[in-house]
Amino acid sequence: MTAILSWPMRSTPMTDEVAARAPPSPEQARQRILKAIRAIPYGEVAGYGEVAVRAGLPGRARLVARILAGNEDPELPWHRVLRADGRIALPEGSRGFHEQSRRLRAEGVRVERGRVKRNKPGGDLDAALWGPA
DNA sequence: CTGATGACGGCGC
DNA sequence: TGCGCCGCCATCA
Repeated sequence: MTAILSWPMRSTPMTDEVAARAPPSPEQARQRILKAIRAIPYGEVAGYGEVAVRAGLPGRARLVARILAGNEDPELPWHRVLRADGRIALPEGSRGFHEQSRRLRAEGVRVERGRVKRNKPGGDLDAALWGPA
């Protein structure tokens, strides 16, 4: 029998390699970001870009913001996420702005005029930006 | 497809 | 520090 030799798609052994470097699906990216945020220790903070990197999504700071904007989970420590300069990203005076300030202060973080201050001036940035890499 | 928008970031002054 | 400008990414009108 003349079998059809031209196999449709040979399952190349590099199939999983491809999948490995393929960009994460939106849902995957979302989960990774949430995980990264949940990994921020109590009383410490991290920048949006910082979180993105830790989630394996360098350059996606705005995606992190997007996720947070639609977050519903009250357990998520979203308040520990700040802009790179240490300032609260939410518009000053807004509900979220005050909420975030309140939550941070409740964890012993010093917040002044929407900006997080290091607990130990002079010393290495305590919580300015949470631990490297 | 083009332009606007936004819980961003880096740089320069 | 404060500001403005521009780059980036994902959505949406």
